[in-house]
Amino acid sequence: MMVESASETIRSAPAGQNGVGSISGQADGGGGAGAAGAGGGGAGRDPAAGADSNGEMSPAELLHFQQQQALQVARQLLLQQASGLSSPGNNDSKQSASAVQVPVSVAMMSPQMLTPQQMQQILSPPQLQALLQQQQALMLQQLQEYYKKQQEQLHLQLLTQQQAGKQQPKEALGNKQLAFQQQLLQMQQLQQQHLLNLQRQGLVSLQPSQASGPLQTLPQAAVCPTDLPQLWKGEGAPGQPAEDSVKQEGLDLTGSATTATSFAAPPKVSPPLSHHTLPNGQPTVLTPRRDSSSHEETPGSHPLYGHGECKWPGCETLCEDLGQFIKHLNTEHALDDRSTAQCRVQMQVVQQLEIQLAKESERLQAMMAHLHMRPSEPKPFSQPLNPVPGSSSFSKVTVSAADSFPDGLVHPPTSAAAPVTPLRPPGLSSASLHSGGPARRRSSDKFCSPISSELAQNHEFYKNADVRPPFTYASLIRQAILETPDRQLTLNEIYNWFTRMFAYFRRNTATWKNAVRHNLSLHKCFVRVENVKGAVWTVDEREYQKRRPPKMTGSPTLVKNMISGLSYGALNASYQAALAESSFPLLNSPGMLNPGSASSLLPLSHDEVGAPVEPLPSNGSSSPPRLSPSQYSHQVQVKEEPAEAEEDRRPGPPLGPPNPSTAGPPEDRDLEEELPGEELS
DNA sequence: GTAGGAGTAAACACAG
DNA sequence: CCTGTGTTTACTCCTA
Repeated sequence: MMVESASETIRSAPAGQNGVGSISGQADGGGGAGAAGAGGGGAGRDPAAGADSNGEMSPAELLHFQQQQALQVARQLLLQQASGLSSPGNNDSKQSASAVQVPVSVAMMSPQMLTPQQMQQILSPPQLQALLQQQQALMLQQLQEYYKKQQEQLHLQLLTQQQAGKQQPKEALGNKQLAFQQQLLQMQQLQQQHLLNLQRQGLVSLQPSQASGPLQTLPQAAVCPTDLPQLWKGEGAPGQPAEDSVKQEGLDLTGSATTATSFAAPPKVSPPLSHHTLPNGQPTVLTPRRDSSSHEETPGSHPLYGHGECKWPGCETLCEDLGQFIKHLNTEHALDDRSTAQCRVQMQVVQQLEIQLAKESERLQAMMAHLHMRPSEPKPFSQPLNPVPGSSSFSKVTVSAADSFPDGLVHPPTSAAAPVTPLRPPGLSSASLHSGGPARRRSSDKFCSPISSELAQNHEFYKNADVRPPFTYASLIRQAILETPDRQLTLNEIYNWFTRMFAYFRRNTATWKNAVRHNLSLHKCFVRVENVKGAVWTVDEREYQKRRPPKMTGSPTLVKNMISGLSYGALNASYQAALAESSFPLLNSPGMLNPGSASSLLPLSHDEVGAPVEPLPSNGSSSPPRLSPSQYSHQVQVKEEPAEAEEDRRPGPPLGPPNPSTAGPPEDRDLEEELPGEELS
């Protein structure tokens, strides 16, 4: 809930308003969040206060309080599992949730308050990855600190209780001890599971050598998803009857602790866990003398602290010094609903990005293979990545905490061994990645048809990933309309198409719907036609094609950079040119299927044949002397002919009666099946 | 530096 | 009155 409200505030700051907008948005978000944090945070993370006020609270209250905390954490875990661990494939069920959350985190995860798209587009994959890792690591750190806090609290309470118990009937003491022990165990379990979840999602790579500080106290790499059941089974899951837990845990705290320990690490290996035992027999396995700061190898700095302000996503609180910042961190960013949600959201973001990266990597591989190229730098691209978000594959793409954490600096993968896999998103072909601004510089426009191929290719991706499609509203609207048999849609149908096709458009409805309407009204290419069923919108291809000659978007410089990043030398001039011009999508997309391409040039007979036919001429004209449009189109089309021919025809009958026979783009099938109106908003 | 495309926000009108 | 639909204007950002 809290998350949503927070997201709402941030959402109100449109992605487009990079400067003022996002800032104010952030401020709002921060403010709101801050307020929420202050209010809810008090309840959420005030365990410390709870501990402090030990003397004032009755044991029962304390217990209740602790239980609530445990429940809260458990709830978060469940939520996380439900939303974070589900594969993209079944995202639909949680789209509303993720759609709402992701953007928030994305927005927050950028230190510079960049919008998600900006982040994606501005940062190079390695940077992006590194940044993500850093963010994740930080979040993790927070969580871990919180866990430790709670554990210590529990210990404290136990101690307190024991002391108090000296003057109490033994029976009562025993019960209370039991309760606390249960709590303790629960906390341990929750902590472990939580981290397990994180690990499963590739957020944490619990490599012994990398696990620093808090991580060491957590289940070592030995923990695998399959351990989960055991954990719950063998250690009295929260859901189990208390008796069971009690039975299992008994009064033997050490035993319990051992259980936890053994769970945490392979019996034999028994890493250097600080498995202390308090005088009272309390295990402290999970409370390794507050070395939470062990991350901070550089005293005076903190990954979340920079330029005098808190870098926590969405928070820009000014802190004079590190001490103040730490204080702020502990008070404002403890593990509460919000922080947890942010973390969870972050995971999803990471997941999506990883999927994207993986896919794009494959694409690149294929491209290079096709061109008989060989990555000059075998590192990132040569790493076969399983795009399938399957938990297993994902956990492989884990974040090397050590890589991005220790010094709080981002360490772009520099060696082939780098666990990071800076790859590119699939749907976000470079165009979207590099094209500046959040929503600006859509590639589609230049390649109106590629949009369909892009969509066809990454249909699933866009459908599930909360990533803004790299297409302009106009091109999207056009696409939506053209995809229908009769080439006409009501406004609401257009809306539905948007929400159906893009997870991104399942949120912020007011904004993008307004934009859609705005575009419909603004562009002459969209014609409103009174129809039986009311007003419908159609596309005037001529007008559409007439629009300003597509400029060379896709951020040439970035494209260039990317190219240079590869085995540039291997690229021949024309290929480079093509790359630079097309900004990728064309190359690997099933087709440059553009109205301007060969086939379309003939029958289409656009009056603009020589004019800025979106895809083609644009390419040729906007770029240096290289392939003539025809050459280019031909070259690229050669193998894509079929797909292209299919789509090329679309623009053909401009405004004319729909031609269902030809209007059968790949996506159509898929789309038609879908029930319109699953709109979430 | 400027022009134009694009995205966003907002105000307004109108119809159901 | 509310909501959805359309239109329009203003502003900002970005690229050529």
